[in-house]
Amino acid sequence: MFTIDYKSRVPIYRQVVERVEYLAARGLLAPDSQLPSVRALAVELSINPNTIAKAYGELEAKGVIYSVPGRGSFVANNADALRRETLAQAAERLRRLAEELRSLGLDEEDFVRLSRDSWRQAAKERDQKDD
Amino acid sequence: MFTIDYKSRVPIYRQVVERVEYLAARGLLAPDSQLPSVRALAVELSINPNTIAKAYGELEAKGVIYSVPGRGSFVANNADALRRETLAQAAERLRRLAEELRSLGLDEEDFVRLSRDSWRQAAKERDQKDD
Amino acid sequence: MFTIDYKSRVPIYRQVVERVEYLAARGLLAPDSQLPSVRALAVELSINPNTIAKAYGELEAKGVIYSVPGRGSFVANNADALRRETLAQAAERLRRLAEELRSLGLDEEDFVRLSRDSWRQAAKERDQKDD
Amino acid sequence: MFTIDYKSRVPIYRQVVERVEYLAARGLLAPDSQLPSVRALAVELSINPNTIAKAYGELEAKGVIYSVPGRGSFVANNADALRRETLAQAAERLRRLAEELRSLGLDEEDFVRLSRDSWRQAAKERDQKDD
DNA sequence: GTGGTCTAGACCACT
DNA sequence: GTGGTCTAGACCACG
Repeated sequence: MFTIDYKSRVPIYRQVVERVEYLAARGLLAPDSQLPSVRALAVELSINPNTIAKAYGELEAKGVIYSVPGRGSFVANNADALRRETLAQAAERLRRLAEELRSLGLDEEDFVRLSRDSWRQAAKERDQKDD
Repeated sequence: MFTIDYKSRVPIYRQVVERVEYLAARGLLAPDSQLPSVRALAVELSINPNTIAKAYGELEAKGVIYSVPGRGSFVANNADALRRETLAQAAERLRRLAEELRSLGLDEEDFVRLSRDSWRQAAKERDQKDD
Repeated sequence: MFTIDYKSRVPIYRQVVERVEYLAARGLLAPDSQLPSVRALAVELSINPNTIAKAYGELEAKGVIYSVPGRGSFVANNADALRRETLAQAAERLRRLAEELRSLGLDEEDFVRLSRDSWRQAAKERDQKDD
Repeated sequence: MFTIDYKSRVPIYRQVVERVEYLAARGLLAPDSQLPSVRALAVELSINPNTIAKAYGELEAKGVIYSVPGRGSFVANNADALRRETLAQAAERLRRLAEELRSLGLDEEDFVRLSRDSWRQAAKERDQKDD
Protein backbone atom coordinates (compact mmCIF):
# COMPACT_ATOMS: atom_id res chain seq x y z
CA MET A 1 0.00 0.00 0.00
CA PHE A 2 2.81 2.40 0.83
CA THR A 3 5.90 2.48 -1.31
CA ILE A 4 8.68 4.92 -0.55
CA ASP A 5 11.71 5.80 -2.61
CA TYR A 6 14.34 6.47 0.04
CA LYS A 7 16.80 7.78 -2.53
CA SER A 8 14.43 10.34 -4.00
CA ARG A 9 15.02 14.03 -3.37
CA VAL A 10 11.32 14.27 -2.63
CA PRO A 11 11.14 14.22 1.19
CA ILE A 12 9.83 11.00 2.66
CA TYR A 13 7.01 12.74 4.48
CA ARG A 14 5.86 14.32 1.19
CA GLN A 15 5.82 10.93 -0.48
CA VAL A 16 3.58 9.65 2.31
CA VAL A 17 1.28 12.68 1.98
CA GLU A 18 0.96 12.25 -1.76
CA ARG A 19 0.40 8.54 -1.48
CA VAL A 20 -2.48 8.98 0.97
CA GLU A 21 -3.97 11.77 -1.14
CA TYR A 22 -3.69 9.55 -4.18
CA LEU A 23 -5.46 6.65 -2.50
CA ALA A 24 -8.13 8.86 -0.93
CA ALA A 25 -8.91 10.78 -4.12
CA ARG A 26 -9.51 7.51 -5.96
CA GLY A 27 -11.69 5.99 -3.28
CA LEU A 28 -9.17 3.25 -2.50
CA LEU A 29 -9.35 4.35 1.12
CA ALA A 30 -12.94 4.35 2.36
CA PRO A 31 -14.08 7.39 4.36
CA ASP A 32 -13.69 6.90 8.13
CA SER A 33 -11.52 3.84 7.60
CA GLN A 34 -8.51 3.76 9.87
CA LEU A 35 -5.01 4.44 8.62
CA PRO A 36 -2.01 2.58 9.99
CA SER A 37 -0.94 4.08 13.30
CA VAL A 38 1.99 6.45 13.27
CA ARG A 39 4.19 3.91 14.97
CA ALA A 40 3.04 0.95 12.89
CA LEU A 41 3.63 2.72 9.60
CA ALA A 42 7.00 3.95 10.84
CA VAL A 43 8.04 0.36 11.53
CA GLU A 44 6.65 -0.87 8.23
CA LEU A 45 8.58 1.75 6.28
CA SER A 46 11.62 1.60 8.56
CA ILE A 47 11.58 5.30 9.28
CA ASN A 48 11.25 7.47 12.34
CA PRO A 49 7.74 7.92 13.78
CA ASN A 50 8.21 11.70 13.77
CA THR A 51 8.41 11.63 9.99
CA ILE A 52 5.06 9.84 9.72
CA ALA A 53 3.59 12.19 12.31
CA LYS A 54 4.66 15.11 10.17
CA ALA A 55 3.01 13.59 7.12
CA TYR A 56 -0.22 12.84 9.01
CA GLY A 57 -0.19 16.34 10.45
CA GLU A 58 -0.01 17.85 6.99
CA LEU A 59 -2.79 15.57 5.76
CA GLU A 60 -4.96 16.63 8.67
CA ALA A 61 -4.25 20.32 7.99
CA LYS A 62 -5.37 19.71 4.41
CA GLY A 63 -8.54 18.00 5.57
CA VAL A 64 -7.68 14.69 3.91
CA ILE A 65 -7.65 12.78 7.20
CA TYR A 66 -8.56 13.44 10.80
CA SER A 67 -6.66 12.23 13.85
CA VAL A 68 -8.05 11.64 17.30
CA PRO A 69 -5.42 11.30 20.04
CA GLY A 70 -5.83 7.99 21.79
CA ARG A 71 -7.91 6.50 18.97
CA GLY A 72 -6.07 6.77 15.71
CA SER A 73 -6.07 8.46 12.32
CA PHE A 74 -8.94 8.14 9.87
CA VAL A 75 -9.79 9.03 6.29
CA ALA A 76 -12.02 12.11 6.00
CA ASN A 77 -14.93 12.00 3.61
CA ASN A 78 -13.58 14.59 1.26
CA ALA A 79 -12.91 12.32 -1.69
CA ASP A 80 -14.98 14.44 -4.07
CA ALA A 81 -13.39 17.71 -3.02
CA LEU A 82 -9.98 16.09 -3.32
CA ARG A 83 -10.78 14.74 -6.77
CA ARG A 84 -11.88 18.16 -7.95
CA GLU A 85 -8.74 19.73 -6.57
CA THR A 86 -6.56 17.15 -8.24
CA LEU A 87 -8.29 17.84 -11.56
CA ALA A 88 -7.83 21.59 -11.12
CA GLN A 89 -4.14 21.13 -10.43
CA ALA A 90 -3.78 18.95 -13.51
CA ALA A 91 -5.47 21.62 -15.64
CA GLU A 92 -3.08 24.21 -14.25
CA ARG A 93 -0.10 22.04 -15.13
CA LEU A 94 -1.49 21.57 -18.64
CA ARG A 95 -1.84 25.32 -19.04
CA ARG A 96 1.77 25.85 -18.06
CA LEU A 97 2.90 23.17 -20.48
CA ALA A 98 0.80 24.74 -23.23
CA GLU A 99 2.41 28.12 -22.60
CA GLU A 100 5.92 26.67 -22.70
CA LEU A 101 5.34 24.75 -25.89
CA ARG A 102 3.68 27.71 -27.55
CA SER A 103 6.85 29.69 -26.98
CA LEU A 104 8.76 26.89 -28.67
CA GLY A 105 6.67 27.46 -31.76
CA LEU A 106 4.04 24.72 -31.45
CA ASP A 107 0.42 25.45 -32.32
CA GLU A 108 -2.81 24.08 -30.88
CA GLU A 109 -2.92 21.05 -33.17
CA ASP A 110 0.68 20.16 -32.38
CA PHE A 111 -0.15 20.29 -28.69
CA VAL A 112 -3.28 18.20 -29.00
CA ARG A 113 -1.41 15.64 -31.10
CA LEU A 114 1.40 15.50 -28.54
CA SER A 115 -1.17 15.03 -25.77
CA ARG A 116 -2.85 12.17 -27.58
CA ASP A 117 0.49 10.52 -28.29
CA SER A 118 1.52 10.90 -24.67
CA TRP A 119 -1.70 9.33 -23.45
CA ARG A 120 -1.20 6.33 -25.72
CA GLN A 121 2.46 6.05 -24.79
CA ALA A 122 1.51 6.04 -21.08
CA ALA A 123 -1.11 3.38 -21.74
CA LYS A 124 1.44 1.26 -23.59
CA GLU A 125 3.98 1.54 -20.76
CA ARG A 126 1.29 0.53 -18.33
CA ASP A 127 0.39 -2.53 -20.33
CA GLN A 128 4.00 -3.64 -20.44
CA LYS A 129 4.23 -3.29 -16.68
CA ASP A 130 1.16 -5.48 -16.24
CA ASP A 131 2.83 -8.38 -18.01
CA MET B 1 15.94 39.76 -20.01
CA PHE B 2 16.49 38.17 -16.63
CA THR B 3 13.61 38.10 -14.21
CA ILE B 4 13.98 36.50 -10.80
CA ASP B 5 11.23 35.69 -8.34
CA TYR B 6 12.85 36.26 -4.99
CA LYS B 7 9.86 34.79 -3.19
CA SER B 8 9.99 31.50 -5.04
CA ARG B 9 11.31 28.41 -3.34
CA VAL B 10 13.03 27.53 -6.58
CA PRO B 11 16.68 28.38 -5.85
CA ILE B 12 17.80 31.57 -7.50
CA TYR B 13 20.65 29.86 -9.31
CA ARG B 14 18.15 27.40 -10.82
CA GLN B 15 15.98 30.28 -11.99
CA VAL B 16 18.97 31.76 -13.76
CA VAL B 17 19.84 28.42 -15.36
CA GLU B 18 16.30 27.86 -16.59
CA ARG B 19 16.01 31.39 -17.86
CA VAL B 20 19.16 31.08 -19.99
CA GLU B 21 18.06 27.69 -21.28
CA TYR B 22 14.66 29.14 -22.10
CA LEU B 23 16.13 32.05 -24.05
CA ALA B 24 18.71 29.90 -25.83
CA ALA B 25 16.23 27.20 -26.87
CA ARG B 26 14.04 29.84 -28.48
CA GLY B 27 16.88 31.63 -30.26
CA LEU B 28 16.40 34.77 -28.18
CA LEU B 29 20.06 34.46 -27.25
CA ALA B 30 22.01 34.05 -30.48
CA PRO B 31 24.74 31.38 -30.56
CA ASP B 32 28.16 32.79 -29.61
CA SER B 33 26.62 35.98 -28.27
CA GLN B 34 28.09 37.11 -24.97
CA LEU B 35 26.29 36.76 -21.66
CA PRO B 36 26.54 39.43 -18.96
CA SER B 37 29.58 38.95 -16.77
CA VAL B 38 29.08 37.25 -13.45
CA ARG B 39 29.61 40.48 -11.59
CA ALA B 40 27.44 42.59 -13.88
CA LEU B 41 24.54 40.18 -13.65
CA ALA B 42 24.96 39.90 -9.90
CA VAL B 43 24.64 43.66 -9.59
CA GLU B 44 21.71 43.82 -12.00
CA LEU B 45 19.79 41.19 -10.05
CA SER B 46 21.00 42.33 -6.62
CA ILE B 47 22.35 38.88 -5.96
CA ASN B 48 25.50 37.38 -4.54
CA PRO B 49 28.04 36.80 -7.37
CA ASN B 50 28.60 33.28 -6.05
CA THR B 51 25.02 32.47 -7.01
CA ILE B 52 25.53 33.63 -10.60
CA ALA B 53 28.83 31.80 -10.80
CA LYS B 54 27.08 28.62 -9.67
CA ALA B 55 24.42 29.06 -12.35
CA TYR B 56 26.97 29.69 -15.10
CA GLY B 57 28.95 26.68 -13.92
CA GLU B 58 25.94 24.45 -14.26
CA LEU B 59 25.13 25.89 -17.68
CA GLU B 60 28.67 25.24 -18.82
CA ALA B 61 28.57 21.69 -17.51
CA LYS B 62 25.37 21.15 -19.47
CA GLY B 63 26.95 22.56 -22.61
CA VAL B 64 24.48 25.40 -22.91
CA ILE B 65 27.21 28.04 -22.65
CA TYR B 66 31.00 28.10 -22.81
CA SER B 67 33.41 30.31 -20.94
CA VAL B 68 36.66 31.74 -22.17
CA PRO B 69 38.84 32.69 -19.21
CA GLY B 70 39.54 36.38 -19.27
CA ARG B 71 36.96 37.10 -21.97
CA GLY B 72 33.62 36.01 -20.63
CA SER B 73 30.77 33.54 -21.17
CA PHE B 74 29.06 32.83 -24.49
CA VAL B 75 26.00 31.01 -25.72
CA ALA B 76 26.84 27.61 -27.21
CA ASN B 77 25.58 26.41 -30.55
CA ASN B 78 23.05 24.06 -29.10
CA ALA B 79 19.67 25.60 -29.74
CA ASP B 80 18.37 22.55 -31.59
CA ALA B 81 19.56 20.09 -28.98
CA LEU B 82 18.04 22.22 -26.25
CA ARG B 83 14.76 22.47 -28.10
CA ARG B 84 14.61 18.72 -28.50
CA GLU B 85 15.38 18.23 -24.84
CA THR B 86 12.67 20.65 -23.79
CA LEU B 87 10.17 18.85 -25.99
CA ALA B 88 11.18 15.49 -24.55
CA GLN B 89 10.71 16.81 -21.03
CA ALA B 90 7.30 18.18 -21.92
CA ALA B 91 6.27 14.82 -23.37
CA GLU B 92 7.39 13.12 -20.20
CA ARG B 93 5.34 15.51 -18.09
CA LEU B 94 2.35 14.89 -20.34
CA ARG B 95 2.73 11.15 -19.88
CA ARG B 96 2.77 11.55 -16.12
CA LEU B 97 -0.33 13.72 -16.24
CA ALA B 98 -2.04 11.19 -18.51
CA GLU B 99 -1.28 8.41 -16.06
CA GLU B 100 -2.62 10.39 -13.11
CA LEU B 101 -5.81 11.39 -14.87
CA ARG B 102 -6.38 7.86 -16.13
CA SER B 103 -6.40 6.67 -12.53
CA LEU B 104 -9.03 9.31 -11.76
CA GLY B 105 -11.26 7.70 -14.35
CA LEU B 106 -10.68 9.92 -17.40
CA ASP B 107 -10.34 8.39 -20.85
CA GLU B 108 -8.33 9.44 -23.91
CA GLU B 109 -11.00 11.76 -25.26
CA ASP B 110 -11.42 13.46 -21.85
CA PHE B 111 -7.69 14.05 -21.76
CA VAL B 112 -7.48 15.41 -25.29
CA ARG B 113 -10.43 17.70 -24.61
CA LEU B 114 -8.84 18.93 -21.39
CA SER B 115 -5.59 19.55 -23.26
CA ARG B 116 -7.33 21.59 -25.93
CA ASP B 117 -9.24 23.58 -23.31
CA SER B 118 -6.04 24.24 -21.41
CA TRP B 119 -4.27 25.47 -24.53
CA ARG B 120 -7.08 27.91 -25.27
CA GLN B 121 -7.26 28.99 -21.64
CA ALA B 122 -3.53 29.71 -21.66
CA ALA B 123 -3.88 31.65 -24.89
CA LYS B 124 -6.72 33.69 -23.41
CA GLU B 125 -4.73 34.51 -20.26
CA ARG B 126 -1.84 35.58 -22.45
CA ASP B 127 -4.05 37.92 -24.46
CA GLN B 128 -5.41 39.56 -21.32
CA LYS B 129 -1.89 40.12 -20.08
CA ASP B 130 -0.98 41.86 -23.33
CA ASP B 131 -3.65 44.50 -22.77
CA MET C 1 -29.71 12.54 26.14
CA PHE C 2 -26.01 11.91 25.63
CA THR C 3 -24.54 12.66 22.26
CA ILE C 4 -20.85 12.12 21.61
CA ASP C 5 -18.86 13.27 18.60
CA TYR C 6 -16.33 10.53 18.12
CA LYS C 7 -14.47 12.55 15.49
CA SER C 8 -13.94 15.53 17.74
CA ARG C 9 -10.53 16.21 19.25
CA VAL C 10 -12.29 17.13 22.45
CA PRO C 11 -11.66 14.11 24.69
CA ILE C 12 -14.69 11.92 25.06
CA TYR C 13 -14.64 12.17 28.84
CA ARG C 14 -14.72 15.98 28.54
CA GLN C 15 -17.71 15.77 26.23
CA VAL C 16 -19.53 13.69 28.84
CA VAL C 17 -18.62 16.16 31.59
CA GLU C 18 -19.78 19.13 29.59
CA ARG C 19 -22.97 17.39 28.54
CA VAL C 20 -23.94 16.63 32.15
CA GLU C 21 -23.09 20.17 33.23
CA TYR C 22 -25.12 21.51 30.35
CA LEU C 23 -28.18 19.44 31.26
CA ALA C 24 -27.88 20.13 34.98
CA ALA C 25 -27.45 23.90 34.58
CA ARG C 26 -30.64 24.04 32.53
CA GLY C 27 -32.67 21.86 34.89
CA LEU C 28 -33.03 19.11 32.32
CA LEU C 29 -31.54 16.80 34.90
CA ALA C 30 -33.49 17.26 38.11
CA PRO C 31 -31.53 17.52 41.39
CA ASP C 32 -31.10 14.13 43.08
CA SER C 33 -32.23 12.28 39.96
CA GLN C 34 -30.12 9.26 39.15
CA LEU C 35 -27.59 9.21 36.32
CA PRO C 36 -27.07 6.10 34.20
CA SER C 37 -24.59 3.72 35.77
CA VAL C 38 -21.03 3.80 34.50
CA ARG C 39 -21.45 0.47 32.79
CA ALA C 40 -24.86 1.25 31.28
CA LEU C 41 -23.67 4.54 29.83
CA ALA C 42 -20.51 2.91 28.55
CA VAL C 43 -22.58 0.37 26.66
CA GLU C 44 -25.01 3.00 25.38
CA LEU C 45 -22.21 5.15 23.99
CA SER C 46 -20.02 2.21 22.93
CA ILE C 47 -17.20 3.53 25.04
CA ASN C 48 -14.71 2.12 27.46
CA PRO C 49 -16.16 2.20 31.03
CA ASN C 50 -12.91 3.76 32.23
CA THR C 51 -13.73 6.82 30.17
CA ILE C 52 -17.16 7.23 31.79
CA ALA C 53 -15.69 6.63 35.23
CA LYS C 54 -13.16 9.38 34.58
CA ALA C 55 -15.94 11.76 33.55
CA TYR C 56 -18.06 10.96 36.62
CA GLY C 57 -15.00 11.38 38.82
CA GLU C 58 -14.40 14.86 37.46
CA LEU C 59 -18.08 15.76 37.87
CA GLU C 60 -18.03 14.59 41.45
CA ALA C 61 -14.85 16.56 42.17
CA LYS C 62 -16.59 19.63 40.77
CA GLY C 63 -19.63 19.04 42.92
CA VAL C 64 -21.99 18.64 39.98
CA ILE C 65 -22.95 15.09 40.98
CA TYR C 66 -22.50 12.91 44.04
CA SER C 67 -22.02 9.17 44.20
CA VAL C 68 -23.33 6.76 46.77
CA PRO C 69 -21.24 3.57 46.75
CA GLY C 70 -23.42 0.65 45.85
CA ARG C 71 -26.37 2.79 44.80
CA GLY C 72 -25.20 4.99 41.94
CA SER C 73 -24.55 8.58 40.92
CA PHE C 74 -26.99 11.44 41.39
CA VAL C 75 -27.33 15.03 40.28
CA ALA C 76 -26.31 17.49 42.99
CA ASN C 77 -28.40 20.43 44.02
CA ASN C 78 -26.25 22.98 42.27
CA ALA C 79 -28.24 24.14 39.28
CA ASP C 80 -28.13 27.79 40.30
CA ALA C 81 -24.43 27.78 41.04
CA LEU C 82 -23.75 26.07 37.72
CA ARG C 83 -25.90 28.54 35.88
CA ARG C 84 -24.05 31.45 37.43
CA GLU C 85 -20.71 29.88 36.56
CA THR C 86 -21.76 29.33 32.96
CA LEU C 87 -22.87 32.93 32.69
CA ALA C 88 -19.60 34.16 34.17
CA GLN C 89 -17.64 32.08 31.68
CA ALA C 90 -19.70 33.43 28.80
CA ALA C 91 -19.07 36.99 29.95
CA GLU C 92 -15.36 36.29 30.11
CA ARG C 93 -15.42 34.91 26.57
CA LEU C 94 -17.31 37.97 25.43
CA ARG C 95 -14.71 40.23 26.99
CA ARG C 96 -11.92 38.41 25.18
CA LEU C 97 -13.80 38.68 21.89
CA ALA C 98 -14.41 42.37 22.52
CA GLU C 99 -10.70 42.92 23.13
CA GLU C 100 -9.72 41.08 19.96
CA LEU C 101 -12.20 42.89 17.78
CA ARG C 102 -11.25 46.24 19.26
CA SER C 103 -7.68 45.66 18.14
CA LEU C 104 -9.04 44.97 14.65
CA GLY C 105 -10.51 48.47 14.63
CA LEU C 106 -14.15 47.78 15.57
CA ASP C 107 -15.97 50.09 17.98
CA GLU C 108 -18.70 49.42 20.55
CA GLU C 109 -21.54 49.82 18.09
CA ASP C 110 -19.88 47.47 15.57
CA PHE C 111 -19.56 44.88 18.30
CA VAL C 112 -23.15 45.22 19.49
CA ARG C 113 -24.39 44.99 15.92
CA LEU C 114 -22.28 41.90 15.31
CA SER C 115 -23.63 40.35 18.50
CA ARG C 116 -27.22 40.98 17.49
CA ASP C 117 -26.61 39.58 14.02
CA SER C 118 -24.95 36.50 15.48
CA TRP C 119 -27.87 35.90 17.82
CA ARG C 120 -30.32 36.05 14.93
CA GLN C 121 -28.11 33.91 12.74
CA ALA C 122 -27.94 31.28 15.48
CA ALA C 123 -31.73 31.40 15.85
CA LYS C 124 -32.15 30.95 12.11
CA GLU C 125 -29.80 27.96 12.02
CA ARG C 126 -31.71 26.45 14.89
CA ASP C 127 -35.02 26.83 13.06
CA GLN C 128 -33.65 25.15 9.98
CA LYS C 129 -32.42 22.24 12.05
CA ASP C 130 -35.88 21.82 13.54
CA ASP C 131 -37.40 21.18 10.13
CA MET D 1 7.22 41.18 20.42
CA PHE D 2 6.87 37.52 21.31
CA THR D 3 5.62 36.49 24.70
CA ILE D 4 5.19 32.86 25.55
CA ASP D 5 3.47 31.28 28.52
CA TYR D 6 5.57 28.17 29.12
CA LYS D 7 3.12 26.85 31.71
CA SER D 8 0.10 27.07 29.46
CA ARG D 9 -1.48 23.91 28.10
CA VAL D 10 -1.60 25.64 24.74
CA PRO D 11 1.40 24.23 22.87
CA ILE D 12 4.28 26.64 22.49
CA TYR D 13 4.27 26.37 18.72
CA ARG D 14 0.55 27.31 18.67
CA GLN D 15 1.24 30.35 20.78
CA VAL D 16 3.86 31.43 18.26
CA VAL D 17 1.46 30.83 15.36
CA GLU D 18 -1.29 32.85 16.98
CA ARG D 19 1.06 35.63 17.93
CA VAL D 20 2.29 36.04 14.35
CA GLU D 21 -1.26 35.85 13.00
CA TYR D 22 -2.31 38.46 15.49
CA LEU D 23 0.48 40.82 14.51
CA ALA D 24 0.01 40.23 10.78
CA ALA D 25 -3.79 40.65 10.83
CA ARG D 26 -3.40 44.04 12.52
CA GLY D 27 -0.68 45.27 10.19
CA LEU D 28 1.92 45.40 12.94
CA LEU D 29 4.13 43.26 10.73
CA ALA D 30 4.58 44.88 7.33
CA PRO D 31 4.18 42.62 4.26
CA ASP D 32 7.52 41.19 3.07
CA SER D 33 9.24 42.26 6.27
CA GLN D 34 11.53 39.61 7.66
CA LEU D 35 10.66 37.58 10.71
CA PRO D 36 13.31 36.54 13.24
CA SER D 37 15.20 33.53 11.95
CA VAL D 38 14.21 30.15 13.31
CA ARG D 39 17.38 29.90 15.32
CA ALA D 40 17.33 33.49 16.56
CA LEU D 41 13.76 33.25 17.83
CA ALA D 42 14.52 29.90 19.41
CA VAL D 43 17.34 31.47 21.38
CA GLU D 44 15.24 34.51 22.30
CA LEU D 45 12.44 32.33 23.66
CA SER D 46 14.80 29.71 25.07
CA ILE D 47 13.17 26.87 23.20
CA ASN D 48 14.26 24.30 20.65
CA PRO D 49 14.59 25.50 17.03
CA ASN D 50 12.43 22.60 15.87
CA THR D 51 9.51 24.08 17.76
CA ILE D 52 9.86 27.41 15.97
CA ALA D 53 10.30 25.58 12.67
CA LYS D 54 7.02 23.80 13.31
CA ALA D 55 5.26 27.09 14.01
CA TYR D 56 6.70 28.76 10.91
CA GLY D 57 5.78 25.71 8.84
CA GLU D 58 2.17 25.98 9.95
CA LEU D 59 2.13 29.70 9.24
CA GLU D 60 3.48 29.06 5.77
CA ALA D 61 0.85 26.36 5.14
CA LYS D 62 -1.79 28.90 6.13
CA GLY D 63 -0.31 31.50 3.79
CA VAL D 64 0.46 33.95 6.58
CA ILE D 65 4.20 33.93 5.88
CA TYR D 66 6.53 32.54 3.24
CA SER D 67 9.92 31.02 3.86
CA VAL D 68 12.80 30.83 1.43
CA PRO D 69 15.55 28.40 2.40
CA GLY D 70 18.82 30.21 2.63
CA ARG D 71 17.20 33.63 2.87
CA GLY D 72 14.72 33.69 5.72
CA SER D 73 11.02 33.89 6.57
CA PHE D 74 8.86 36.82 5.54
CA VAL D 75 5.37 38.16 6.13
CA ALA D 76 2.99 37.46 3.23
CA ASN D 77 0.73 40.23 2.03
CA ASN D 78 -2.48 38.56 3.10
CA ALA D 79 -3.37 40.98 5.86
CA ASP D 80 -6.84 41.62 4.44
CA ALA D 81 -7.66 37.97 3.94
CA LEU D 82 -6.43 37.25 7.44
CA ARG D 83 -8.50 40.06 8.89
CA ARG D 84 -11.61 38.76 7.18
CA GLU D 85 -10.94 35.28 8.46
CA THR D 86 -10.42 36.53 11.99
CA LEU D 87 -13.73 38.37 11.82
CA ALA D 88 -15.51 35.28 10.49
CA GLN D 89 -14.10 33.21 13.34
CA ALA D 90 -15.23 35.81 15.86
CA ALA D 91 -18.75 35.74 14.41
CA GLU D 92 -18.78 31.96 14.68
CA ARG D 93 -17.74 32.16 18.33
CA LEU D 94 -20.48 34.70 18.95
CA ARG D 95 -23.05 32.40 17.39
CA ARG D 96 -21.98 29.55 19.65
CA LEU D 97 -22.17 31.80 22.69
CA ALA D 98 -25.62 32.99 21.61
CA GLU D 99 -26.84 29.43 21.30
CA GLU D 100 -25.50 28.49 24.73
CA LEU D 101 -27.02 31.49 26.44
CA ARG D 102 -30.33 31.00 24.69
CA SER D 103 -30.53 27.53 26.20
CA LEU D 104 -29.92 29.15 29.61
CA GLY D 105 -33.05 31.19 29.11
CA LEU D 106 -31.60 34.51 27.91
CA ASP D 107 -33.32 36.40 25.10
CA GLU D 108 -31.91 38.64 22.38
CA GLU D 109 -31.99 41.78 24.49
CA ASP D 110 -30.25 40.06 27.40
CA PHE D 111 -27.52 38.93 25.03
CA VAL D 112 -27.05 42.34 23.46
CA ARG D 113 -26.92 43.96 26.90
CA LEU D 114 -24.36 41.42 28.07
CA SER D 115 -22.30 42.07 24.95
CA ARG D 116 -22.32 45.80 25.53
CA ASP D 117 -21.42 45.37 29.19
CA SER D 118 -18.57 43.04 28.24
CA TRP D 119 -17.22 45.53 25.72
CA ARG D 120 -17.19 48.28 28.32
CA GLN D 121 -15.70 46.02 30.94
CA ALA D 122 -12.91 45.07 28.53
CA ALA D 123 -12.31 48.74 27.75
CA LYS D 124 -12.13 49.55 31.45
CA GLU D 125 -9.63 46.75 32.13
CA ARG D 126 -7.54 48.02 29.27
CA ASP D 127 -7.49 51.55 30.66
CA GLN D 128 -6.36 50.35 34.06
CA LYS D 129 -3.53 48.43 32.44
CA ASP D 130 -2.39 51.57 30.64
CA ASP D 131 -1.85 53.39 33.92
C1' DG E 1 24.19 32.73 7.95
C1' DT E 2 19.16 30.67 6.21
C1' DG E 3 15.22 27.07 6.26
C1' DG E 4 14.18 21.88 5.52
C1' DT E 5 14.49 17.13 6.71
C1' DC E 6 15.35 13.31 9.55
C1' DT E 7 16.61 10.50 13.66
C1' DA E 8 16.40 9.31 18.50
C1' DG E 9 14.30 9.43 22.54
C1' DA E 10 11.37 11.44 26.05
C1' DC E 11 6.79 12.62 28.30
C1' DC E 12 1.88 13.73 28.07
C1' DA E 13 -3.22 12.87 27.86
C1' DC E 14 -6.49 9.78 26.23
C1' DT E 15 -8.81 5.00 25.09
C1' DG F 1 -2.27 0.95 22.57
C1' DT F 2 -3.22 5.99 20.21
C1' DG F 3 -1.65 10.82 18.54
C1' DG F 4 0.72 15.33 20.14
C1' DT F 5 4.52 17.95 21.82
C1' DC F 6 9.17 18.92 22.77
C1' DT F 7 14.27 18.42 23.03
C1' DA F 8 18.79 17.40 21.13
C1' DG F 9 21.58 16.93 17.57
C1' DA F 10 22.73 15.84 12.85
C1' DC F 11 23.14 16.85 7.72
C1' DC F 12 21.64 19.12 3.47
C1' DA F 13 21.21 22.83 -0.11
C1' DC F 14 21.25 27.64 -0.65
C1' DG F 15 23.07 32.63 -0.33
